[in-house]
Amino acid sequence: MTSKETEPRPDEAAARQAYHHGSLSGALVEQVRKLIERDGVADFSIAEACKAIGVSTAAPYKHFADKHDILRHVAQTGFGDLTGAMEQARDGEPKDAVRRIAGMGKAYVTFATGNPETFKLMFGSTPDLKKDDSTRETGHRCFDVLIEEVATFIGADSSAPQSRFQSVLLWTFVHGVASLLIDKDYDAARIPIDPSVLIEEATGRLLQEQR
Amino acid sequence: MTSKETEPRPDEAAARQAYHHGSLSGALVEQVRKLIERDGVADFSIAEACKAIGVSTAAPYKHFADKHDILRHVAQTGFGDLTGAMEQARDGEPKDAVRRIAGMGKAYVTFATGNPETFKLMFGSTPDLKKDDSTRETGHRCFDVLIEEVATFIGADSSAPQSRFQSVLLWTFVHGVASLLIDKDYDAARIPIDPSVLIEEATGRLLQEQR
DNA sequence: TACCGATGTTAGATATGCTAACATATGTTA
DNA sequence: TAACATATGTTAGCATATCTAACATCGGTA
Repeated sequence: MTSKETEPRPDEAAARQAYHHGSLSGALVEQVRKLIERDGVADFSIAEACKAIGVSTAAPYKHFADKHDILRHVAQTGFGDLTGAMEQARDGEPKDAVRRIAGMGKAYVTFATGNPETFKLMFGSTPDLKKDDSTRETGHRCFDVLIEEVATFIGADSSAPQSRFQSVLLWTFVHGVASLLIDKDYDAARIPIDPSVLIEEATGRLLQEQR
Repeated sequence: MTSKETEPRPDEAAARQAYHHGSLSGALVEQVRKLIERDGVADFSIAEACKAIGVSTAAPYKHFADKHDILRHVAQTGFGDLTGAMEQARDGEPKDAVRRIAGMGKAYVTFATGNPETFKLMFGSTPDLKKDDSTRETGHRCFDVLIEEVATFIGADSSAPQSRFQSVLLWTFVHGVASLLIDKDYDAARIPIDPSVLIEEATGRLLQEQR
């Protein structure tokens, strides 16, 4: 019990790691997210995540109900990261609403290409993460960041249907860019794709009302 | 050559089923597609597909290399169906190019909502179906159907970058609609979503050149 | 007819999700 | 300090999955 072969850290931490991990649930979610990015949601295994962390394959079930429950927590951390990235992008742009909106779109796509499998997990429907209230609310908050900016642009209230419809148009396009990019489907177009150009062009056209 | 090995008559099929299934590879792809729609790509098992068809769990490996190989064939049949649906929708509209384009977009979304898991498999990146040349080409052909119509609308050649860029804008939006619909993500908007309205509105705005 | 390749079968190796029973560490309370 | 309760680990094991190996059978062809 005096030996600590893992790391010459504070004695208490090392002593805890002799038997208790200390913060397994957080470490597991983090490790699973890494494995998902490497193997995809369909092919990763929590057994391998356990091996990497150094606990038995039964340990996770003291913290999570099942595999889907772990994925649910991975998705939730993802939504937190995405919302943060969008807010940061918005605040980094000048006070021009159109540029702010386009900037948030780019941040959305950057997150998607940087965390493709997590992104697909977050917005996918299997396993059904939407049943979890807190996960769903975290997702809604993400959309609200866009609505606010759109509302100030068209001079309407955030809760006005007009604001929401306009936001849906923009979100839909940006989500399409993200999806087709991370799945490498733009190959079919056989022209080089610059996401920024795409977003700026579409933002300009979609914010125009036709009649 | 006079015989019909593709589809044996009922009595012949029954006789063959004593030992040989007759057309296991086709039946397996069909059954797997059903199970994928029920359970999702991540959770289905080919073992269950075997049970439903009535063969041992080892039988598929006389026809396919592995699980991913089966999924590759499922995706290919999906691309065939999608291309057919788009062509049919195009031919069902009057000769107005804008309406034809919007019609193809609606067919795209209808296919997605009708075969959500197959759709996700087709456009997803895990397992990597794009490495298979014939599957990739089948996907490209699907995009070409759109390009042709867009090219006639803007009066350019199908191979012109302008035609392709314009098509990418439209495809991106429609793909976004399909993805967000089948994953039930429009809940975040908290307004009722009519895909047709979305597509018609966006098609109109995106086909407009701004400057 | 006799062979041979295509297409099945059974048995089994390995991996995974998850449960049950048990062990250890930590914190509270007498 | 001693003892208990709870949280969090462990090992053992069950059920099921993918895929391989060795063997069996069918159907076509020399």
